[in-house]
Amino acid sequence: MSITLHDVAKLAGVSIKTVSNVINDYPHIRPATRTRVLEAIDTLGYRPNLQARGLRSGRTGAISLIIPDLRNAYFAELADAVMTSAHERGLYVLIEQMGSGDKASELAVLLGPRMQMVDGILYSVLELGQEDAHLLDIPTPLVLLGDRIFDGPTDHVTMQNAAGSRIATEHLLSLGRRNIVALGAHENEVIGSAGLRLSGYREALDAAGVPFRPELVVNVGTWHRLDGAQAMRALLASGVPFDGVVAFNDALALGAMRVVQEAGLSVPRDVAFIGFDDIDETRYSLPTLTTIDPRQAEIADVAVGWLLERIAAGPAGIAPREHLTTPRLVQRESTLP
Amino acid sequence: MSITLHDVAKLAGVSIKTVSNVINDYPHIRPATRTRVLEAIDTLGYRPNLQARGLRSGRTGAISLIIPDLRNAYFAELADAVMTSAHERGLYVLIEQMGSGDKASELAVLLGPRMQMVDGILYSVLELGQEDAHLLDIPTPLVLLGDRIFDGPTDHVTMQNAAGSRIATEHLLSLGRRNIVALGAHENEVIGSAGLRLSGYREALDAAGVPFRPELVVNVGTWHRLDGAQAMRALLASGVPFDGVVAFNDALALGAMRVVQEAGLSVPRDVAFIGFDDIDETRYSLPTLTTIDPRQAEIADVAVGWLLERIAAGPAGIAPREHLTTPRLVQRESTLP
DNA sequence: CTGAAAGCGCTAACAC
DNA sequence: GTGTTAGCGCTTTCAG
Repeated sequence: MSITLHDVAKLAGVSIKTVSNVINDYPHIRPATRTRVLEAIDTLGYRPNLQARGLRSGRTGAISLIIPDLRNAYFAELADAVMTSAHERGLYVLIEQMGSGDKASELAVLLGPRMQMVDGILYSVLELGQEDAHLLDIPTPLVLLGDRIFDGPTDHVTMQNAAGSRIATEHLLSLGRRNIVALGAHENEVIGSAGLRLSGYREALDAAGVPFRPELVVNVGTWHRLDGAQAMRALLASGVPFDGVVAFNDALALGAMRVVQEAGLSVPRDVAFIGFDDIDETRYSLPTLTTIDPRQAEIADVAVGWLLERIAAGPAGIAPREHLTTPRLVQRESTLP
Repeated sequence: MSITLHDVAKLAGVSIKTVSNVINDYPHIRPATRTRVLEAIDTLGYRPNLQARGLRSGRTGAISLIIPDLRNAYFAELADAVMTSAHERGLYVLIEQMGSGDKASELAVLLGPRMQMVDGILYSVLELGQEDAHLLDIPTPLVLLGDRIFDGPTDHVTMQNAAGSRIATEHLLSLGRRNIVALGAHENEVIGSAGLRLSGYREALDAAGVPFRPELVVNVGTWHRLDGAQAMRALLASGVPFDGVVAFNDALALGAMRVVQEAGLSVPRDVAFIGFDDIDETRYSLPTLTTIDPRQAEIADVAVGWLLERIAAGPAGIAPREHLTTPRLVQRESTLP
């Protein structure tokens, strides 16, 4: 059996309460006592039992991060950013993947028994939409990430999507490109990354007086490299001419960029490319990929901070807040003049 | 406050023990009672408190996966594979990143209080070496991944590294390449992925009667895209001629391949490339990257299975075992004849 | 400033 | 088949 408070107390010649006080940095302890306890802890190699602590105090010191899929570099990097930010604040992070399932299984993850083991949840919404916002009115402190739910019952942290997409499109326009593909649209979507990014694309075209042409909008359900590659093959086969691509994430851009070059076209000469997310891979692709930096570290930092505030606030709660980061253009080779 | 066993018991008109029995699938329960209890659970929305269960039973239903870094695609994919395998067996996975720290902090993670919250640990060794094997003789069930420690005090699951590297090198030799770079070596390393892969490279050269030339061995400390790119720039600047590259992981290969092409060389015509790991990105790079598939799913599956056996065995323990997967060549464009 | 007692929600023994 | 009891290791309340 492992060492308990009692063992430490016995060795230090105090009660378990005093040991507990020392561990929890209770201020009013005589220095001599504290030293004695600390020494006892050290010699015994005592480690608090987190389960017992959690059971008694109701707090676990852990938060949960619910994301679609770790194989997606954006989310792996987000997980790392959240962990870094949480560790700085003394919190542990449990990562939960929901896969690309349906709404029901996504909710099951959110409400599952594991969520009892955490003080709060960071939830990157995938399947749920605005109409499901009321389902998120749960007792556990919750902060939303992603772009599916706005004006929900709790805090929300994401990037200014439309602005990002507008910057991206304007960048291609500034290079003189006029036949710009929007890659990654979701039909009829208004809210959600795809919908918001498409609207930013349109804004930029409108502002530049370039007519919007539906045949340049390419719908793609999921946003993996494979999807980008397949969509680009179809587009090339269709014969629609284009000289620029705004892809709604980097993976799509990378998949599509490969296919374009495979077809003998030159990037950026024949087709300029820009993505979203600024994943590490974009610094090493051939050519390197211009992209929109969503400020992931800032997102992670604000989200963790707000979640902590919600945890501290308790049942009293906090009125929903929204933080939108300002995206930044990262120019690389795929849009060289 | 949340719903407890007592609430369920009261509603179902039974004792809490009976409810507990139903939840834990205790066999001898009258079907009528079981139904009644199940209904009560359902109407109340009861969820067992995992902390209390863990405290009482000593088991948590979770295992921990300790990896260097989620930003590394190999480990992100490994984490996913382990989670999948663990979930199938009803286990939850806590991911712990150790970063690229020193031995001390790596050990701190391994022995830290969080490790109390899990029934067992899957540990992908990074800094520790053979000489530290005795430190791993800890009470918590442990299974080792990676190539730093062999013949340790517990189970070990990895790939046949030397064989994989030999296959890779033989593949380049079979294309007629004779000036093959080994990219990613660690000076003086014998055990460890780098050491083992270098020895497989030498074996292949020896078997083919091709002389080993030290100037073709490129040392690289860490194995990210950036490292591969930098090393390749230096190699090109050095003027040493080469027509093939065996990179010790895919990230190195991708970084280096980009630089080679940037320099105006053609892949695979001028330089053929092969990597290790078979990460998803290798299917979409330009050109797609030939690589060695380490059988990650098998590694994850065996590791989780063995860990479960160790957990089940309890203090009695199990004699250390070793499972080495058989790597597989995945040929893609970077080594087309 | 420190101690004693209670109990968080659950499961493991052992009654019945 | 089902109920009773005890206690996992800790924090909380309340005395002193």
